[in-house]
Amino acid sequence: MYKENNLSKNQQIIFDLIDKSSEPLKAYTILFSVQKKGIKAPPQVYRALDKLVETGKIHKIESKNAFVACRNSNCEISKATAFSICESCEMVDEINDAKLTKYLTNFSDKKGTKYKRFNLEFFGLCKKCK
Amino acid sequence: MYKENNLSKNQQIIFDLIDKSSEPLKAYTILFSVQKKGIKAPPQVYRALDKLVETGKIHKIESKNAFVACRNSNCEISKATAFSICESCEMVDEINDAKLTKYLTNFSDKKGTKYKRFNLEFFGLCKKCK
DNA sequence: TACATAGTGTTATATTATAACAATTTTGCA
DNA sequence: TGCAAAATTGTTATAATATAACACTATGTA
Repeated sequence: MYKENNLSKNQQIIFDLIDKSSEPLKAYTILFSVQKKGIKAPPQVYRALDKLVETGKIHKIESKNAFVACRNSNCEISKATAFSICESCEMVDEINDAKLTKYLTNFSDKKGTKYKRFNLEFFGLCKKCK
Repeated sequence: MYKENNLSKNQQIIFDLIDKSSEPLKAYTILFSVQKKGIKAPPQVYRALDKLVETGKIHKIESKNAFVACRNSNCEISKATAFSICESCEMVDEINDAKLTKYLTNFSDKKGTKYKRFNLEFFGLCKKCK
């Protein structure tokens, strides 16, 4: 059953929910939503979320402790993520900007260190809220 | 008492602790450390942390739920923050790079939207751990 | 002085996340 | 095929992070 799409049952249920959502979902919101499907306890949710993050199917918005589906085939298993977050309506969009990704992927600090992964969160007002 | 340095008693105690620390401190670590100074309950800690973040004296490392003192006079009340985080020893450094700040401050997305604030976290291995 | 604003102390509770253990399912490969 | 390793699941309990709500005190400013 797993092989067809490489997601397990719980992972698929939780991914579908996040993927259909227009806004970031929190772990306990997910838990309440999937209880009717037999996922009853936090560890079941967190384990699926961990795996989905690990495989790049979803991202965690750290400043909100919430999860969004990946909309960006270029972010290569979550190594290079950027989001815009509306401070008014809380909407989150994944930013897919090749230049930005390149700039940050190649960034090296004053000691010459490069980093293999980054997460960038922009805050402001979305079009609607402006 | 407040006027001299514009931090209140609890704010000063908690700022001093974070400022002296070589690593990010978590709220409950702070709480345990300052109980001998009379700060006994979580809201006292969180209120001081909120204020210190708001005024740019400290920053929250979102991926770690921990706090560091600001080492960068240029980050203008936390509007533009960047950190490097070692995945091995957990060390965090604030990045102060004028070019990077300029690049991200001026960044506009595909819809032409600019953002008034950002937070960037780089992950990798620090010099010691490499 | 007197008023508004900011800060404090306190109890209780909400929210987010993991530990630990037993069982089952899937997968790779001998 | 069939067996062991790896991944996933189910479950209970609890740890860790954060806020609500309320009464009170200190500070700054007109």
